[in-house]
Amino acid sequence: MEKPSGPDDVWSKFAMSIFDLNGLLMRAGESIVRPLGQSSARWQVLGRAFQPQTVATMARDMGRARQSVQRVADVLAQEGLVIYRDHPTDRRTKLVELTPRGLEVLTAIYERQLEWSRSVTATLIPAQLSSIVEGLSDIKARLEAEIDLGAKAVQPR
Amino acid sequence: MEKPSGPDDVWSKFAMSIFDLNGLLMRAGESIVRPLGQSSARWQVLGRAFQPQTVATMARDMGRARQSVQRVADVLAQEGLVIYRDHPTDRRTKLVELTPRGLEVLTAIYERQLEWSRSVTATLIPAQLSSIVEGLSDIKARLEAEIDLGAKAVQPR
DNA sequence: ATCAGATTGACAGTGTGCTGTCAATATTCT
DNA sequence: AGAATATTGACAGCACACTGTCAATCTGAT
Repeated sequence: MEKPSGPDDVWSKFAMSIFDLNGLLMRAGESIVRPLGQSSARWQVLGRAFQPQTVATMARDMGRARQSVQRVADVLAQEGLVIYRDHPTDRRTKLVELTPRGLEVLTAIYERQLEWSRSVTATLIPAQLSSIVEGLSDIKARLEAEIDLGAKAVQPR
Repeated sequence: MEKPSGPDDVWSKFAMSIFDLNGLLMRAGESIVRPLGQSSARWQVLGRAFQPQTVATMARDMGRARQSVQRVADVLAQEGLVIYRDHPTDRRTKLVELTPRGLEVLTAIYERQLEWSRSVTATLIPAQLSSIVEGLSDIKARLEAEIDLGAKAVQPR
């Protein structure tokens, strides 16, 4: 009767909750953005291009691989939502900048997102929500500490 | 000064927390499983194959596309961690079943996962954790309701 | 018993993420 | 100033998700 399909302690329940909610939020994001012919990945880049930046900077800020962002940015540039401008001092790289069309799209997304946010928040108690956010950030901190420990144990550079 | 890089209300903070934690948990999962030459996707399938099932059933339970699970299962079968057995009554499909080697791997994963779970839980207050889990499942329910509404509004089949 | 509709695996195509490597260019150290 | 090191974009390859389509098979209604 002991099936290793996963323990059902509180911690595992917590992890499941996070996975589920992540899925739901991702879906919500996609459905906000799909009618505008975009995707979450594109949205991220568009949003950051509001402040012209290099691809590498965006990637660092987003916590993704440089190459992933680069690919998305290239597509956006091809579609004319974004253009590459020469970097003033670094000849290797370029700045990703919104075009007028890109700004239009981003603004439309922003409005849809605001509306969704409002309609969801309407049924939620702000105080409860912030207490959860607080708890989550606490857990996040401990998890990060844990990961650092593990990294040290394996690769003590 | 109004940059549409994303609102900083409580709800957005919440979403960011979820995304971050999801990332951390996924990394943790991968690092549990990587030393055994596996991945989260494989782990999922292996875990379910403990109770022999159809690929389609697994996919439904996991909330993924049938085809995604099929691909992973095919690789696992090729590696000999899993085998396809004829289904007793349905000639279209087969049952995915753990091989002895598959069971070994799954057990090893299970042990590593337990250890990790213990070391993380050690620094957490169980009561606080369960209250968070409760809050999260509440939010999840509301989000799902919201999505159903949206689906109905757009595609009232 | 038949027939319409659902389910299933196979196949093909796409998007988004990762890793690793290379050459060009910046930056930092001595 | 010159050498070692880091950063950057380009390119290639892989993993894991999705979608859509097709033929075989199962299921349920008539």
